[in-house]
Amino acid sequence: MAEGSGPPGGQALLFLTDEQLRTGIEAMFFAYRGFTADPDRILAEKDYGRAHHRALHFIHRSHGTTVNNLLSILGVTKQSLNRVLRTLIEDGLVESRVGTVDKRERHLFLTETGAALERELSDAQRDRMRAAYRAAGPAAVAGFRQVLEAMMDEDMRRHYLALRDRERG
Amino acid sequence: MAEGSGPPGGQALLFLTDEQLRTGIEAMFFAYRGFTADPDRILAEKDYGRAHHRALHFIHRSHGTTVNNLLSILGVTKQSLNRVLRTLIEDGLVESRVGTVDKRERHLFLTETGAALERELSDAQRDRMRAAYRAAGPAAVAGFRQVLEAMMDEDMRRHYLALRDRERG
DNA sequence: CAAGATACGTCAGCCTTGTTGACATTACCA
DNA sequence: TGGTAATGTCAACAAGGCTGACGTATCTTG
Repeated sequence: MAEGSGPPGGQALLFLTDEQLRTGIEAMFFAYRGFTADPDRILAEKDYGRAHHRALHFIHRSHGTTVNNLLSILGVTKQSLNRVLRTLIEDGLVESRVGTVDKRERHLFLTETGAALERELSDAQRDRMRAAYRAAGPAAVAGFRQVLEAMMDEDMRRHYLALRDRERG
Repeated sequence: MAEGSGPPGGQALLFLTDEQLRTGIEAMFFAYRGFTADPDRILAEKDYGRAHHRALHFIHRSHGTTVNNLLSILGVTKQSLNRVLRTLIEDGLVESRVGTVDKRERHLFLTETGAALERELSDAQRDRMRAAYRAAGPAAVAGFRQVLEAMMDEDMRRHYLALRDRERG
């Protein structure tokens, strides 16, 4: 599949060789470590983990989301999420309000302290992201997002697009 | 930092707004799930985990690498790597040969069975990667890699570039 | 050559975060 | 009113990180 009697397209499809794909895989691996490194350092100091960060992020992003919706965004079991959510609520970072239209539902909100931690974490993560974006330039950023979007599972893409389309920019 | 009395550059730096950066963060999160989903399914059947996949991948990529080098690529402790490596060796997927020039070192190689599993895993992962690359096109792929490279920690980038520059394509 | 450093393996224990299975409560809905 | 849905919780388990400590070869250097 790689060299030699190449596929129709030849030079034009060079970015699809196994070598190129493998390098892309490694880029994802190494970049993801960088992506999580800064928030991880902050979280470690405060005895929280990456799971707490994810919950804070998406609750911030969707004020008043329900537990079920959060579960489906995060793609974990409710037992797993609950463990994290419980500590966040106990520690006063997240507030859970009974639904008004459907009282079985709980709507999740960040408290002031929760919002402060979320901001600290996402500031750190955005700083790196901003540096990377700036270094690569707008055209590269557009490509970056196109490839990532194409890489998602269908379900995740639905969630992603719903969030993405809130962008005002 | 976002709208209003914008920074110098205005429209030209729109891709650096907090909203855009946040969406990039979410893209990384959702895409990484897709990125690992296919190999994870295969691994689950065979009672291996993502950690085994990573070891197989990098041993394949650098035949005869030493344990120390692998440690520094993976960025985990030797105890953590050893647990994984031990099972791979016991199961006959990896071979560990005493170094010839420095007998303290162990050089790691995939056996035929190890190479077969590595191929199965990376085929699955590459299939998704290929589909994403094809959907996005060569320009997007170039941008994708630029941003990821800029996102890495310095140490990881060194490892990445060393591997990347083996590309023959 | 002796002493220290290096490469590796391993034991033990701990943590986070994922899983399954089971069960209870409350609330909606047909 | 009975079934289903949304949530919370208990228990047990596994993967894969971590630290700390120790042992054994094997280099390397004074």
